[in-house]
Amino acid sequence: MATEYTEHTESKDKQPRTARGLKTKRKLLDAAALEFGEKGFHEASITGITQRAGTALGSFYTYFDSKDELFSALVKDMSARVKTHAAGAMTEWQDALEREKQALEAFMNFAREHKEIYRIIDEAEFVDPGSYRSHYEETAKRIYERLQEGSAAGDFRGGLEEAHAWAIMGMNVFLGLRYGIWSEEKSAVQIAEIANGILAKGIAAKKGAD
Amino acid sequence: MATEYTEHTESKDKQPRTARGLKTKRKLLDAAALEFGEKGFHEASITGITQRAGTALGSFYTYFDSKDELFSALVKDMSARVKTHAAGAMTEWQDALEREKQALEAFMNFAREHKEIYRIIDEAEFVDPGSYRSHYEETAKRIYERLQEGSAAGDFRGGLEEAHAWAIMGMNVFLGLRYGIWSEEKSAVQIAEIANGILAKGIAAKKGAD
DNA sequence: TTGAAACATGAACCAGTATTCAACTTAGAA
DNA sequence: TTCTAAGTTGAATACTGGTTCATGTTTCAA
Repeated sequence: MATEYTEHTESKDKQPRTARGLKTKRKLLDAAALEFGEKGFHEASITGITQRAGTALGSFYTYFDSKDELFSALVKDMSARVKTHAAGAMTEWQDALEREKQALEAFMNFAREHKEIYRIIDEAEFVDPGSYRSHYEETAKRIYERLQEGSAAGDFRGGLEEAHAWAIMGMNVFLGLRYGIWSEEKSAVQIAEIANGILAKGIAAKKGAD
Repeated sequence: MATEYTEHTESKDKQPRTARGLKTKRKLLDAAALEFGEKGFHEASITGITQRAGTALGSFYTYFDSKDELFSALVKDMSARVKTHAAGAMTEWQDALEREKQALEAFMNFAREHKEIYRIIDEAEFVDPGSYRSHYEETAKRIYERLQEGSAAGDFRGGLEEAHAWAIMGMNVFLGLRYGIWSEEKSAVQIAEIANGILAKGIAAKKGAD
């Protein structure tokens, strides 16, 4: 339940110094993720967050400077969590194409289990554009690296650029939204296979030549 | 400059009844598109809109019931404009694959010329979720129809589902964001070709067999 | 020309809510 | 046990910005 949140760049003097403080801060963070995920940034209120967390209104400001700062912290944290989860989901691989399938499947499942995360990251486009951009730029970079590895391994054709990574990321994100968040009418595997089918003959090196 | 806005479902008694009124309303709509596009829904203010439009604050409420209603109207309008533009961009075609390339190229160019449109539609996810969803569902449906036509024409393979349309749409949207809105380091054609390369061997029917 | 409907104006109002703060409680080291 | 720093509390504050409205101006049909 209580999730792990890594510290980022909050003002130094707000760190809890006690087990009790740490616990309270964590409660606030978890409550905030729920509140923001459910209502969006502007509909969400500090009152709502502290109520969910079961703390007093004032306690919020013991650990955070402002609503915005909290949101930023949350975005960076969720971005990191997505990254970590994705990384863990595909340690072993022999075929680069297969690896992409696994990546999407893992992403779909993660999205379904943490719908609030995607809402928060998406809203960052307006509340904290810098973090939003970083999130997708870094994600694209990771995909791009996989593409290069795949090329080197002979699984993907050459000439793949950053734009290919963005295209794949876009595919994944929209499939995640449509079939992960909005409805679950298809299984994660089904969706991953469809997307993989698109990649299969477009990105995979031609069977015989080259 | 002054753009065309179609009426939708505003409260009936707010329609301008005069040339003067119509002009004022149009000024407000154009100003609002700018203001929302630049600052986002919540940072945008009615004052800001009326100032840009060069009208008095009160005039806003002569034509709109609220900030939300205006935003909704705007989203529906921009959604319609994207649709119209896209439709007009690919009347003639012989190869379905080629048609997709043209569609993306047109989309990229349109995005570059109307950056505010995409910001507004994106923010609708939080301000007016219904419109947001409709926008993408309808867009996906249109793509899906093109896929079916393409299959029928023998340009695309069979077995293409709605999910394929969503994947393509995701690709296009993210490429539009990255290479249309955020930077223009690559030409629309280049991007369209990259995306089309992905589709080419994944969606196109195999050259010899089948 | 004229009068009523349409339109324009912006100061005033008001609600919601982020943030502050001074008084109070708890933790845990010495 | 004691004392101080850390943490808690929620009423009061402050402020933003959407919305109203009473008054003044323009339009245009008759």
